[in-house]
Amino acid sequence: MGARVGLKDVALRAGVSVPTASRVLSGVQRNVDPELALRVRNACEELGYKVNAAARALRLQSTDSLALVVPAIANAYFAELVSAYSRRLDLQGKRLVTIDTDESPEIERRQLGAMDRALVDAVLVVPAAFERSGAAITELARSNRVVQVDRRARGVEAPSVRLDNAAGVRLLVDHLRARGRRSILMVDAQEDSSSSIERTAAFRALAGPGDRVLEMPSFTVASGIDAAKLLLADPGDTDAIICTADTVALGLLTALQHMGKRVPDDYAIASFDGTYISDTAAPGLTTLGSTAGRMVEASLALLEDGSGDVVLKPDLVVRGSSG
Amino acid sequence: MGARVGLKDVALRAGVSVPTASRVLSGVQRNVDPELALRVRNACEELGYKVNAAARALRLQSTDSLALVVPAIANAYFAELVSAYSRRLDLQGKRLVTIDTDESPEIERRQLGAMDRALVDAVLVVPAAFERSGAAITELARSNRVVQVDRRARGVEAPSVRLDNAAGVRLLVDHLRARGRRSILMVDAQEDSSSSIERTAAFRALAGPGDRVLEMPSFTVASGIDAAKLLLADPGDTDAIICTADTVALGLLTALQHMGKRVPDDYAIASFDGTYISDTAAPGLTTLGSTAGRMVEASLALLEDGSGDVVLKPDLVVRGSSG
DNA sequence: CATGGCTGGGAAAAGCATTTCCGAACCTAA
DNA sequence: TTAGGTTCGGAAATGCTTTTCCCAGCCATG
Repeated sequence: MGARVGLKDVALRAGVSVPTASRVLSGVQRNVDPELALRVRNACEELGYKVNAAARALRLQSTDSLALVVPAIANAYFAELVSAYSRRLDLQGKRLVTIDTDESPEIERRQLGAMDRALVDAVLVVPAAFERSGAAITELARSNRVVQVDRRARGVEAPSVRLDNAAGVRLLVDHLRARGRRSILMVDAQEDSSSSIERTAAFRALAGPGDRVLEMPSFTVASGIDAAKLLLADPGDTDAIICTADTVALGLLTALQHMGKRVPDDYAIASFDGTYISDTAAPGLTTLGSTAGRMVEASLALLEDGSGDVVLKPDLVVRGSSG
Repeated sequence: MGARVGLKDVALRAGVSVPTASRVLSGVQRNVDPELALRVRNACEELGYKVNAAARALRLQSTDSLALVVPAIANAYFAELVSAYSRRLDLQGKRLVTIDTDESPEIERRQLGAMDRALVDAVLVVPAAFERSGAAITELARSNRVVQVDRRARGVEAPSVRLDNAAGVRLLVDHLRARGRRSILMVDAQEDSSSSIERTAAFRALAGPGDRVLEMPSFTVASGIDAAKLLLADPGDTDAIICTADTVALGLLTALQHMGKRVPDDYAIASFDGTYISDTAAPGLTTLGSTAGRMVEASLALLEDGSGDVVLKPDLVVRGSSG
C-alpha cells in the first residue's frame, strides 16, 4: 500500500541531500549535524519511510538474515533447533528464516534453488536425504555459504556439524546392556537420512543375535504407536528399545503402557534427541543430551571461519524409562 | 563463492544480447530462436549462473515468497499450520519463510520491522499479544500486505482469519455438560493473546459456580503436567477439563493417568486444536476439528481480494477422552 | 520488387540505496 | 588574514535484472 517513498523523498522533505540522509540512517561515514539528523529522522517518521531491503541487499551484498532449512518442523527435535537458532541470532540482531522441506528432496531442491546469495547471507541446511540431497546443496554452495547441520549429504563439500551417531548408539546400547537387557530393538525412521544410516549401521555392528531394527516411515508419535503394535505382534525376546527420535519414543511409550506393558519393567526405552519430550514423558526418557545449543554455536562458528566438520560427542542422560 | 556471474556474462558466453538472454530465462515477451535459447541455457549451466534475487526483486517489486510469523514453532498447532502453508504454497511455486517470535512482542517487533515489501510479497502473522502487537503490525501494514492469522491484535486494520472461539467454547462446554459433567476447569495459557482472551471470556460467560479457569505460562506439555499437579492439589468438584491447546492437554492427560486418575472416568478432557496429538493420545482427545486447512485457504484468499475478516465455525470431534 | 511481419542487437531507463569524488562553504587556530 | 580542517551538496558510479525503444536485418506474401 501507500505511495512508495524512497530515500530521496525523505531527503527532499528534510531539506538535505540524499547522501546525508543515507549517512544519518545507515551508520556513519562522516559526522552529521545533530540538527540535520533530527530533521531526517522526523521526515522518515512523517513519510513512513522504510528502507527498501532489495535495493539495500543489492548494493551491500548482504542481508542480515540466515536461512535454516529443516526437513520437518513438526518434529520436536527440529522445532527446538529452530528456536535455539532463532533466539541466538536475534541477540546478534540477525534474522532467521525457516523453511520446511517436508522430508522431500524435491521440495528441498526447489527451495534451495530459489535461495541465492541475495536473500540470505548463508544457509544452514539439514539435508532431507543422504543420497538425493547432495546435488542441490552442492549447487547452492557455489553461490552461497552453506553449513550442513545434524545430517549431511553424500559428496557435499560444505562443512557440517553433526552428532557422533556411532558413539551415541554405543552409549545407549552399553547402558541398556549394563542394566541387564539382552535383546534390543532399534526403532528408526527416515532411513534415507545420514543420521539414520549412521545409527542403524552402528547398531548392526554392535548387535547380537536377539537385536533387530524396525524401520518406520516418519519421525512422528503415530509411528511410535504403530511400532508398539508391530512389536507386540512379534515380541521375540525384546526387552529394550532404542528410538532414534523422541517423538517416536513418546508414541511407543504411551502405546505400550496402554497395551498393558510396563516401562521399564517389561521394556526399557532409550532415545536419541534430548527434547522437552524426554523430560515430560512419564517415566522420563533416557536419552542422549540435547545438542541443539552446541550445534548452533558450532555451525555459526563454521560460517565465520570456513571449513572442516564438527562432530559432537554425545552424553547420556539417564531417566526412568531405562530402569 | 566463486566469481559473481551476471546475466551479461551469460549473454556474452552465449553470443547473444542481454535482453535476449533475459527473454530466454524469465518468461516471454517475444519469441526466441530455440537455437539461441539453448545456447543461453547451456551458458547458464557452464557458468553456474543464478539470477540475483535482490536485483530481480528490486526490478519486479516482487519475490515469490510469503512470510509466516508465528509465536512458537514448538507448539504442535503452529507447526501444523506452518506445514499446511508450506505445502500449499509449494504447489503454487511460491516459497514460505517462517519466523518464530517466541511469544515475545519485542522480538516480533524487530522481526516485522525488518520485513518490508522487498523481501516478501506479504506477511501472514499470528500476533504474539493482543495489546502489545498492534503497533508493529499496523506499521508493517503501511508498506506490505498483511493478514492476521489465528489471533489478532487490537486496533489493526489488516484483515484476519480466526476461529469463532466463543462458538468453540460453547461446543465443548455443551458437549461436556451433555455427558453429565457438572464442574469444568479451563486450562489456558498465553493469556495475552486474542484467542485466550476470547476463550476465557466465553467460558466465564457460560460458567456456573463450580467452573473455573487456570492460567499457565505457556502452551507446552510441561504446562499440562504442572496443571495436573495444581488440579490434584486443589481438586474441588472438577470432573471435566477444557484445554486451550493440544500440547497442554497431552501433558495433563498423561500426568493425570500417572497420578492414578482415570480419563474419562475421573476427568473428561476436551481440547481446542485438532492436531495429530489429539489423534495419537490414549485415549484420543475430544477436540475441535483442525482448522489449519481452512485458515490457509481463507488467508490466501484474503491476500488476493483484500479486506474483511473471516471467522471460521468450529466443529466438534468426539474421541475417548470425554467419555 | 516492395511492403509487412518477425526477430535480434544496442542503448538506455527504471528499480533504490550506498558510497565516492570533488567543489563550496564555513569555522578555528595560528 | 591565512592555512587547515570540517561538513554538506551535487553528480555519478555501483550492484543486477528487466523492459522498452528503435534500428537493422531476414523471410514471405502480394
